[in-house]
Amino acid sequence: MTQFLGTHVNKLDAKGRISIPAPFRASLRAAPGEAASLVLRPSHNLQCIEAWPIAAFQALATPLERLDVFSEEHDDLAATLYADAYPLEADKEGRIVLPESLVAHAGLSDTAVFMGLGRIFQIWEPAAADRRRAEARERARSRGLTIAGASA
Amino acid sequence: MTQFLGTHVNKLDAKGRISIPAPFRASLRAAPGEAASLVLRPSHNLQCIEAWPIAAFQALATPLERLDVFSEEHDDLAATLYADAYPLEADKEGRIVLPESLVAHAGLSDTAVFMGLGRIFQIWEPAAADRRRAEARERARSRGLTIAGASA
DNA sequence: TGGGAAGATTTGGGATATCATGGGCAAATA
DNA sequence: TATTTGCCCATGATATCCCAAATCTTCCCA
Repeated sequence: MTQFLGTHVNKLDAKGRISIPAPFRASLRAAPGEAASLVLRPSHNLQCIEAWPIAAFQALATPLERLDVFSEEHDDLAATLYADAYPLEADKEGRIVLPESLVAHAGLSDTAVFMGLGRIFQIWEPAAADRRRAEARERARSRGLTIAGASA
Repeated sequence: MTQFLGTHVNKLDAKGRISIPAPFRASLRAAPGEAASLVLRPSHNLQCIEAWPIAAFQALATPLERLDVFSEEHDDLAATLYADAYPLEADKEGRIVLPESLVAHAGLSDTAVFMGLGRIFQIWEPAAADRRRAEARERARSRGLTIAGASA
């Protein structure tokens, strides 16, 4: 599986479009028959936009199918998962337009940072991205970062 | 399967018509031979209108077929499902006219929010929609339905 | 090792199609 | 005849498509 790695900075143009960093594009080609290639949603606990390749998003949603359609649980989860999600495709140049509500959630103005997180990536306001990375690094360290197989 | 994703805001005009958001229209093309493409019903426990594509609604009704037609259970279920349901079609522009009773149930005035929930969507009064989303998120979280990959 | 050159990539902007919305007209209703 | 309902067209706003300029990378060769 292709992965999203690294950090890239791009600009929003006057029309609200932004290029997806070229290294990320490979992973988001729409499956034949599918309309969208990417699903964007506001992160639950962070001030950023989460970008899911369509396949990963569908996998994310599978737990739903096991629930009774009329249950409160199903309704809550569906609302949480779907109501804020926006499927979209890139234009021929590999650009997307970010829905207004997501731009607001992430506090974006004219520059955005794409942060690779393996199977998904995030879109951040630049300063927030810096803070976030410093914080993540710090927390990982204090927790005694140990990744199986990775030796210092 | 096409899914209803995202949230869209549209207006009711003087005649009580409202456009179905374009992204939702694809999923409600009537099957050839079918009259209606969409079934509306008041939500059981929420102050909103539920919109079912005809196919999904039929699937919803399948449990009925396993019940004895003369049983109380059948009657109750059938009444719940069908009595308040309105089948309707969109006009050439993709608009529908909301039945009065549903407008009342959802407390709509001149603006309505379409909330995608995967296989169905809901129609809300804007402020109520906001409250609902916050509540759903909160309840999903407290129930411990953490979404894989979506946190930290 | 440095300078170009060729190819990608990002960014800009104009033309075009789509969409939301408003209003008119005619058939249906009462 | 007054009122409503459904059907159709008109319009402005918006988003999408397409072409092209400006940057940035990479690679090659002197």
